[in-house]
Amino acid sequence: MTVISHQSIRQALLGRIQSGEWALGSRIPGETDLATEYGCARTTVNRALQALADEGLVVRKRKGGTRVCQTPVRQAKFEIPILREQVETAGSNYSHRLVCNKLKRPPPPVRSRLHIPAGGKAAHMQTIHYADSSPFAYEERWVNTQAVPEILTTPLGEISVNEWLVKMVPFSSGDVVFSAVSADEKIADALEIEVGAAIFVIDRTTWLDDAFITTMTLYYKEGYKLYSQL
Amino acid sequence: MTVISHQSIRQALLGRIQSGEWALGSRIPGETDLATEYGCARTTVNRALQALADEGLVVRKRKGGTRVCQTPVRQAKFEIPILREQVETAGSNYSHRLVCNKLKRPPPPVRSRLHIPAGGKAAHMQTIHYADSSPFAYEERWVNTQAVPEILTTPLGEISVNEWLVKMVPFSSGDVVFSAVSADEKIADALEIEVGAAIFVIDRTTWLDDAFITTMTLYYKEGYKLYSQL
DNA sequence: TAGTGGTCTAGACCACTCA
DNA sequence: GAGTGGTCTAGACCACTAT
Repeated sequence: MTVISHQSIRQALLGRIQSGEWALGSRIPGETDLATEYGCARTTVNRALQALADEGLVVRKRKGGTRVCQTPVRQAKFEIPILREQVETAGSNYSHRLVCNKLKRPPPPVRSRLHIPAGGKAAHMQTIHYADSSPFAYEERWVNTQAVPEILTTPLGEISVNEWLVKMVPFSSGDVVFSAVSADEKIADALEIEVGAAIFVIDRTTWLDDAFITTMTLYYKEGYKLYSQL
Repeated sequence: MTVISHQSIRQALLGRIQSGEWALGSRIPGETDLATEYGCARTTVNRALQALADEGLVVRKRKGGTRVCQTPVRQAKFEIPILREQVETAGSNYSHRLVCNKLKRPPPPVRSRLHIPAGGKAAHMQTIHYADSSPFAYEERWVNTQAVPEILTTPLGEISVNEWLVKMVPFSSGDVVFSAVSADEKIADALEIEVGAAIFVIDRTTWLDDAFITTMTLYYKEGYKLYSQL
């Protein structure tokens, strides 16, 4: 007896799509028909189809039926790297050094991103992250002290800003921007590399509900690569 | 009367996690209890919890119960950019130019990635993608002609390799690597920029089932940024 | 307006895994 | 061994939308 599960049905449907039995953009049978065909409850077919829809392989519309997606949306996922883990899984010792920690007026682009009123201040930190004793990444961060006043009284020598924020503000959302820049003197200094080296940059802004928490720019040592999967 | 749905329950549970009512790592009530509490079927609670598990906010184990995730996995998703769409949504005209299209022996790293036997050949293409009349990205690609022999008889002047592959090999998987490099002479030439500029690079290998299809390196014009969300 | 997916229920059995 | 999540079923009603 064949096992009938939503996973096996998903697989079967996927096969019929990949084989071309159901062409791109064409309408596939309704849930009821498929349930009869596979000898299972409609709910089970529904789950399988929902999974395919989540993956962007089919589009479903009430009354319109289910169609194979014209241009399969290719989504890649990746985990936001946590520096300490990144370094330690590579077999090195992680450490960090807080270079600067001042309360001052952020430049306009930062101010608007954190929704800080004109003339307001924010905490500015610069941190160098080390793998063993060589610089691995350089972090420049602004924290909205109105949203996270506790940051002012935390001894940031012991725990990195990075980790503190993850611990204290665990469930937040945000956006991420990747880019490449040439190392200017400040970055080159911090990472102990030459000016002009191509640097991989992650720019990240984080907020909790409507409160803007922090914006950070992370400059990785040259040669860094970020892996992901389709 | 309150609407009871798996979405509303998901939201309610999320709130209890975010508010700290359920601490990080702590065990939360079982499905049956929550079903009683919210006055719905266990199935409904199950769906809500599965959603939270998919998002990486809770971890579920049989007999072990459901626990709030210690280190909320921060996953970012992004859509793999399709060059034509990228350019056209920016309001520019897309075009491309196939600079090179030869069958030759790939260098060892490419050979091993595509699983091509020693001494075997593969199709090598170089394409420049334009936004209006200025270069936008430079693409270097190797295609495994054993897996996709049709590529040899396709007029690649009309349709870009990029699009052809998406159309012909729609349902494949792959991996993606992001990095930054300094433009060498070849890249600088193609993108009409200066040698040494910091270039954002996407490296992508694609396969269908067990057949390795293609590996591609895409060099974006300096200043390019890739946006994503948490 | 009729057809299709979206979702809830109540009950059942199974599979895993912790103690 | 027992408790918890994983999943299937059969039936029902609802919501959207293409025609």
